[in-house]
Parts: sequence; C-alpha cells; structure tokens
Amino acid sequence: MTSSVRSTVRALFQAAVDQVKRDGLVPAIPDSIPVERPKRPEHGDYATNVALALAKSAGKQPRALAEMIVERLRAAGGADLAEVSVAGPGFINLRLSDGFWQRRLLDILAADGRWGQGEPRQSPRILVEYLSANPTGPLHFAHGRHAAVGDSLTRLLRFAGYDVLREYYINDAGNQVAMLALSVWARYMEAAKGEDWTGVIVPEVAFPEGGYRGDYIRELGLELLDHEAGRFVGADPPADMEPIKQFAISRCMDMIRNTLVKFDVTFDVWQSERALHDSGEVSSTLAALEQAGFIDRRDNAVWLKTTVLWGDDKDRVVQKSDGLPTYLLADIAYHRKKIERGFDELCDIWGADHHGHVPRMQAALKALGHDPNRLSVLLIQMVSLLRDGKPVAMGKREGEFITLDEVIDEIGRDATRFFYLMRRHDTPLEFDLELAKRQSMDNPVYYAQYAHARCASLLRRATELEAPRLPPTAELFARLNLPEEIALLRRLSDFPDFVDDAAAAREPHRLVSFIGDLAGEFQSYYTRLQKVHGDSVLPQERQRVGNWRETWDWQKTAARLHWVEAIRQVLETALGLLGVSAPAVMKRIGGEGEEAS
RNA sequence: GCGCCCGUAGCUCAAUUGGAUAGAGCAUCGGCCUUCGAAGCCGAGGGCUGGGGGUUCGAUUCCCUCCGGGCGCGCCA
Repeated sequence: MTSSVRSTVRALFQAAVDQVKRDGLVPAIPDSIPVERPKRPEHGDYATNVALALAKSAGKQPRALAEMIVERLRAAGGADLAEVSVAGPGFINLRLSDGFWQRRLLDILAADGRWGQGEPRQSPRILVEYLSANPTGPLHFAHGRHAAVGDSLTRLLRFAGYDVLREYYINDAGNQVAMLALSVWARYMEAAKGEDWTGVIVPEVAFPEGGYRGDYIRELGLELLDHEAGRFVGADPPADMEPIKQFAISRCMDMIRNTLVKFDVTFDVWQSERALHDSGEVSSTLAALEQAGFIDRRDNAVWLKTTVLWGDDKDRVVQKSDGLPTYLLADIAYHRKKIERGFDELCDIWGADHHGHVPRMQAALKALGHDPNRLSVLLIQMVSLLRDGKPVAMGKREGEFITLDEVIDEIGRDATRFFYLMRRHDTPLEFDLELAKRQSMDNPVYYAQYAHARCASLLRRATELEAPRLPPTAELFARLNLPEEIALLRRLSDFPDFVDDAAAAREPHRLVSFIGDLAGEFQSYYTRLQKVHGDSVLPQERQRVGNWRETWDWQKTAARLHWVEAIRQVLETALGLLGVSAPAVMKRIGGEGEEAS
C-alpha cells in the first residue's frame, strides 16, 4: 500500500512540538503541523513554518522557538534523520537520509503499478456532473475541454480513494430540442420537395428562425425521409413533433457517445431532464420550494426568492406565465435528487459563461434545507483554436464549428487530451493544432511519452543482454547513490502526496506538470549519466569485449533496472490519469522530415 | 452601471492554498551524437508579478482602489 512521506515527516514534527508544549514552552499548538516541500534543494527535503506561526502566542522569538523544537527533534532522532536545522526567519528544515529514499523504492515496487493510489475513503461521496452538452448536434472542440477535464478529474479522484460517480445530464426537454426537431423537419421537407408522395404536392417551408444549420441536420432530415417516407409531409409542422424529436435526440446522442468512445471518456449515469419532468420530480420540487416559503407568485409567473436566499440581484422565474417550468427549476429538481441519492458533494463542471447560474443553484439548495456549499462548481474557460499561432477561421454562420471528432482525427487522442489539460480549468486555453501535431521536442506530449518509451527500451535491452535481475532489497538499492538517482526517488516518493493534493484541489492539470518534471529529470539523468558520470545503466557495445560479463557491476545495474521500472510505472500511472497512453515504443508517423542529405 | 473570472520573462503558462533568491516550456544565442532511442542533454540572456495603497515576521497569493481584458446580468438553456 501507498505511504505518504509527508505524513511520516509531519508525525516527527508533531512529536517534537508536542514535547515543547509538555515542557511548558508554548501555550497551545495547532492540530496539524503545516509541512511543505521547499522549492530550493538547499532547504532540505521538508520544512515547517510552525515556529513562525507559534512565536507570537508563545511570546518567543521564532528562531529561538525553532531551536527548541529542533532540539527535541534531534533527541527523538532516528537514523533516517540526516539533518535538521533552523533557517531564515524561523523555518525548520529537515533532510532525510539517502537510505530512507532508497528504501522507498521497496514500497513503490511493492505497490505493483499502483503507487500513488490513496486509501479508499467513505466520504465525501462525490457526484461529478460534466459535459452535459445539449443533444442538438455533435460535440465541438470547446466541449473537448469539458470532457477531458471531467474525465481526468474523476480518474484522479477515484485514484485518490474517493467514491465518485460520473454523470451526464441530457437536456432533452425545452426549447432547444424543440428547435432541433423543427430544424430536422424543415430539412426533411426540403428533401421531400419535388418528389411524388402519393400524389401530394409537397409545399416549400421556410427554415425556422434560429434553427440548427449544420450538415448533420440535413442528413437527419434525409434519414427521416428514408424511414418515414411521407408521414410528416405538410405545410405546417405536424401537431405531434414527438416522434421527430425523439428520433433527432437519439441520433444526436449517438454522435456524442461515439465521439466519447473515441476520446476514451465514460459516464456511469446518463440522466434525462425529461425523465425528471415525467416522474413529477420537477413539480414536487416546486412544491417543496413553496412549502419552504421561498416562492412568490406575481405577473402570472412563479418566482424563487433568490434575493432573500443568497443575495442575488433579482428573483428568478421557475415557472413561466405559460405554466411551463424553466430550465432552472428542472436543474434544481435534478440537484435535489442528487442529494437525495446520498451524495455529499455535488461537483458540477460548467462553462464559464454559466457562472451567473451558480449563486441561484446555491440559493435553491439553501431553500431546500441543504448546505449550499455542498455544490462546488468548476468553471471552464473558453478554448481558442490556433494553427501555427493564428486563430482558426470559424464560419460566422451557425453550424460551422470544428468538431471534437475532427480535432481527435487530426492530432490523435493522446495529444488532444493532454493539450486540453495543460492549463488550469479557469484560465482561457489556446490550443495550437500544429504544435499538438508536431512530433518534436517542443511538443510536451511526445516528450513525456518519449521518456516512458526510453524506460521501456532500457528494460527491453536488459532482457536482450540477459542482465541478471536481482530481488529488490535495501542493500541492493544502496547502490543508487548518485544525486540524480536520489532526486528521482524523492519525486517518485512524493507522488502519493501529489495525487492527494491535486485531488483535494480538484485540479487534474497539475498532473501535467508532475509528468513534465518527472520526464525531464529522467531525460536529464539519462544523458548526464553518460556525459558527466561516464557511466551507463547497461554495458554498451564498446564495453562488451573480453570477459565483460565477469567485470561488469551487475548489482548496480540490477538496482538501476528496478529504479527505471519504478519511474516507468509512475509515468504510466500519471499519464493514465490524464487518459494518455504510455507507449513502450515511439514510432514516427509520416516521413516528412527525413533529410535528403 | 452591477456581479464573477483573469492581468506573472518576447509568447504560452506554473508557483505546493501566506513562505525563503518568483519557476518551466517555446522562441533567441552558444555548446554536446565512435549509436544503453539526439523525439534527447548542458549553458546563457530575459521580471518593479498591470499601477498604487493596506493587513504582518513575510504578499504573485488576502483586503481596498484605479487601469486593461474576458464573461454574465431573459418568463433562453
């Protein structure tokens, strides 16, 4: 099982601080000692500012107090404590022994590819709702960011031990899908025009104002005509649009689902908005809001008193004067149901343009007697597509957007997912298609995958050379004593804490930096081992002469192979959390850049 | 006008939830292939963190105020 070095260190600090308190030197101590990894290696492996925080209440100089803590830290001792010191205004820096870090490799290998995984935790149970794109057409490139962030976030949360459900809310009720049906019907009529349908002259109909104009609508119109012949032909849309609507929605959802399969994004539950209406949950929610006393009836409409509940600037309509519920009411019903289903935290991922919706939903939860903070909303900023630094021309007319399918087809799933996750979700993203496609060192996806492939390659070569594989032991790992090797061991050891932090912050994009750092450190080591240390993991060709098998240090090689395997596993795990593959071999696609020489 | 988000190297972005000398990648310049994968490595230059004030041992981070950008402010979803 995964262990956290940080909590081990925290316990050391805690014990020393407890002792200081028992000795009557400070009045009170914090529940949890803050422990951080200093940016600068000179500051040791871990540091705490606890003396700075306690100095005032203890009436002591921070450095003096730090010295007292350090004294007790040293007394408690332990062979793993290589160095403890007071620095700067009163930080306590702590360095662990090489042996400690070398032994972590035993833990990492024992985790058997699951290093970093958190202990399962009972709470909070989290429902992550994301994407929830309207079933009115294919996913476009901006949806890709939602899909990538939501999917990686849920992978990360699950890996960190949370109980998570992934849900897609299908907006299959209301105006948008009504317009979808009308648009499809109009295209159907267009296709039927001029044909002889049992003697009926097919009239020309105008395409609806604000209708969906994508080519897929035309195709759906044709398909409808194939299946249903002249059933819906007429000057006006049929009184019962339901069959057309259902047909169109189901086709659009097929398109969306197919794209998601290609993108390797999975949902556990597909919740239909319409089902909430049909089951009466929407109307019962209105009743509940009214019973709670937060409903106003005026101007023929029904209002939720969000101004009273949550300091909104105006109340919001939940039922229109035509008697139909608004989207807001259905959404409130949906969130109410989520809580009733037993989720502690509702994590929604919305487009940043919906941010005005957040306080209203929180107001509604409050009205229903729930803690508004159980809803957390991640707002995703917009994506702009670039090609070689220039914006991709997008048609002004509706329907001419670049689809997610097109992006994936052009640059591949790995690069697409990686690029969507390179930035924090609340900052706008510039997505450069040419850069993502480029198979060179300025492309961070290939850089990371290349590092993994190099590890795999080394392990492959080791097998070809029949390098002896020795069982992992602390004695064997004592051979990993280069500064670069210890540094990599630190980073691998840090992975569980890193996962924990990224999950707690709901920030999957942090994995991108972790991967970049880990890959970079390994690539650097790989070259430096040879250039600076004049060494290599495996005997190279020029060294394989004479009785090389007898003279080569196979112990060190065996230790390094374990270490390389650990690096490979963590890279694979971290890439997996992003939904990016970890190839054992990098193959060049296309031979365009070949030199003519 | 009101509300939310964002201003960090030439460009794109980090910065461990208030920590120590603000870091990467790209771009620019200069080095490294008698092959464990050069899709790589090493080095250099580049900053008043938009401006100003405040809170404290300490601010890119928190508060106020300007400046500049994005997005909202429907009986649409």
